[in-house]
Amino acid sequence: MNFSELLIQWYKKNQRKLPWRNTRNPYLIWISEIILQQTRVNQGFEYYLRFTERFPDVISLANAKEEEVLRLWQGLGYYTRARNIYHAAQQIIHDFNGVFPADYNDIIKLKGIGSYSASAIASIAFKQCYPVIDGNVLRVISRIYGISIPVDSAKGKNEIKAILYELIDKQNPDIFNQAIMEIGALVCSPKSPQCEICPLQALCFAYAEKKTADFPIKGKKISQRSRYFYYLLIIQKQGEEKYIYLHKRTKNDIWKNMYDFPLIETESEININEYLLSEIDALLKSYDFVIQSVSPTFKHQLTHQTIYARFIKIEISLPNLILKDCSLTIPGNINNYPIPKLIDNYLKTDK
DNA sequence: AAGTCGGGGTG
DNA sequence: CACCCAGACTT
Repeated sequence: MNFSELLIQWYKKNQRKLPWRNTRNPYLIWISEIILQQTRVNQGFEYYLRFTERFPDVISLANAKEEEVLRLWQGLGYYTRARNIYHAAQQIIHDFNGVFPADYNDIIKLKGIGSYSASAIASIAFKQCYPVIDGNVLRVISRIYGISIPVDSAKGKNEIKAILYELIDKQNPDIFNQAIMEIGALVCSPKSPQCEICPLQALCFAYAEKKTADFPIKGKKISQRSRYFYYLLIIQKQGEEKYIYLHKRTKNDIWKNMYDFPLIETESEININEYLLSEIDALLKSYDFVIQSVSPTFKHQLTHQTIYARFIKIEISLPNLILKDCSLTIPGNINNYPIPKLIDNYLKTDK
């Protein structure tokens, strides 16, 4: 048997049962592919079920509000995906008469769909012959063929794409694509791959040379930075009712279009009693305020930045403060808004 | 080509 | 802790 036959035979016996594998509906396959971008199957599983239950088709998604889509996405990360998926639903309505496009060259026009997702949808939903290249595939092919160019370079990807066009089962590109990703996830793992049970062992350069740990070769290095967030929980009492200022993040930064609190950010840790007091004083325009409490530091780790956040409760007496992109709400209402994990974590400790 | 965008699992 | 996950978009 050749590469493709060995792979597909293994897949038919060992594949996981996953909800998006029971359908050829391009809409459902699309949603699964976006959710799974840079996201493990286990993490995305429940999100897929919830999302497709609330939005079973393009129309229901297109008729929603972006904020509801973001709320369904809350906790999953990379929220650009949720905004793009919403935008793409409008594209399907307006540019494709509400029908999900059936060709790679149209599919890739949709916002948030790049070469990987277009190949996945075109092959799985429409049996078009486009090989997928994701992190799993890069690892599997680079090990088997001993690819010496960094796989995160254009050259490395093109070399792997050329190999895949030779390997892919042209009658069953859908099965081939899912199989090569599945074996990357279940057998050819980043650390200590299970070469003993791998059906492609006899074909594998890295296994023969005992160099599985040396592949894939990567060039890019991850940069890291620290950010210091001082959140102001500005509480305003009106009779018996308490209100709090909620802030919508509108800039091109993390958590765009999600909600947090008025924020003072610095590049290094600061003394709350000095610098911060003057900042708060300026922000509140010298009106009377009382600092009630200051939380301990919440460390929030992202892929490329570390956030150190503290939450400062402030009570003010004056009504109707004007703060940019802010609105007043009752604290119990915050959970109706899409909020980042950091805010969610804090609110859990505050109750 | 490099930088940016989250959160969580894994060793 | 470092690495990486069914990547895409912007600069």
